[in-house]
Amino acid sequence: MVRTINPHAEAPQAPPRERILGAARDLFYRHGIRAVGVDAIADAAATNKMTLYRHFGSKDELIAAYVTELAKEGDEVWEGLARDYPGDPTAQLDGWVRHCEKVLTDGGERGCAIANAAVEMREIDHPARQIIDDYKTRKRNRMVKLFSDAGYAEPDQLADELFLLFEGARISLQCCSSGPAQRVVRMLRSLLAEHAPRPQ
Amino acid sequence: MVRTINPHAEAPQAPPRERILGAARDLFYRHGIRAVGVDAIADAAATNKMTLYRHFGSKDELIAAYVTELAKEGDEVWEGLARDYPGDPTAQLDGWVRHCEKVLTDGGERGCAIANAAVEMREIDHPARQIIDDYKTRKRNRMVKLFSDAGYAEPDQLADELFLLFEGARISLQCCSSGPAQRVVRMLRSLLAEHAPRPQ
DNA sequence: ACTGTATGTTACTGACCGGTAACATACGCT
DNA sequence: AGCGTATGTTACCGGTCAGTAACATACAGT
Repeated sequence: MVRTINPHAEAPQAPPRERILGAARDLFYRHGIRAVGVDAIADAAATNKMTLYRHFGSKDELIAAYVTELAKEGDEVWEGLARDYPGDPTAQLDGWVRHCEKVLTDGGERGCAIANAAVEMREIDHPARQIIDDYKTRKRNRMVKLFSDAGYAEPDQLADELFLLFEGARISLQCCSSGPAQRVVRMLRSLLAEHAPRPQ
Repeated sequence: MVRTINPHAEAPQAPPRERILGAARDLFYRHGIRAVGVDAIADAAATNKMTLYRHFGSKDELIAAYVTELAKEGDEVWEGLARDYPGDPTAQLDGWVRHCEKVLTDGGERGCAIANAAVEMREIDHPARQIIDDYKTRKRNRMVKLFSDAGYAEPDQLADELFLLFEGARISLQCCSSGPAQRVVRMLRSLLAEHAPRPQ
């Protein structure tokens, strides 16, 4: 059936909640969470402040939803790897390195949105903090399990090293103008080879 | 001569400008730059908003002074190394690794203040941005020169790697609750050994 | 004592921002 | 047609915040 909603309007297409979250995501990432007001988000979403507050009870709730979405996408990367290479942790590991490579090269030039959010939302009782912390530990556990499944010794130490290296690189890239992204990928691969489970 | 200023007051001792910068430094680092108002800074400095605005024309100027101070202290680390071990780049390099170790272990648990400032002050025309960018490139140049002087091959690549590793670790530490600080130092040393100028 | 300078105090402005109320409109469904 | 629901519109409240004005105080040097 033909779409009968707003046949003359050019904007909406997607329901307002998605548009608001999309606008928030864009503005939060580009200008920072604290630097963006709810009016600006409503405007960018081609809607208004009232509908924004009907979907999200407060700006803090919107921030939490924003961070939740980011974390969900991060989780989906890992679930996608497990889906694409079931029972093959080595292939999953390789896929993860390739994913890191992609993020580091053509990822946004403003660093990791989740890490940025963690820097901006310092209040320990802010709803976003718990989401961020949970995501980080989930990610670490996934890495440890992956290394463990792939037969690496001391998987938790390796996870810490690679976590710091990749996560840190994303942050530093926004200050350090040169392009050491490829270098980080080489370091990741080198670290993995160094601790390879079955020395050739 | 005896101090005749405010014999009954317990607070001042230091001139107000220093107190203001000190308070700003503490509050900016703990709660974030955008989250702290000028009144709070004046209060914490045991002074008032007027004298704050007499010393710093605006909050942005105060932020710039704050970042300038951070950058100056960062520079002093390198100048101290050059002063303590003149003409001995290898000793300087060792001193720098020890400095990294100290920062990573008992440094603040909120990451690098300069990197946090870079995340919060996204506007390209903000006075703090230029200061931050200049500092980062200065630091990178110092690292490249140090590796070059110490005889390492490909000093710029090595500088990128260590820069990302150390800088990234500081950031990630505030999310990743476990203590992989020691691990990062081991990685630094391992990377340096790997590219050692004179293989044993 | 006189004067200039740095600081403290109070009160204020104007803008912005998060959040809400009240009403109007458009649409889907039966 | 009639109704409920989701959305749009306007106007507003209250608080916070950056920044300023005007005046009062304290001190240093002479």
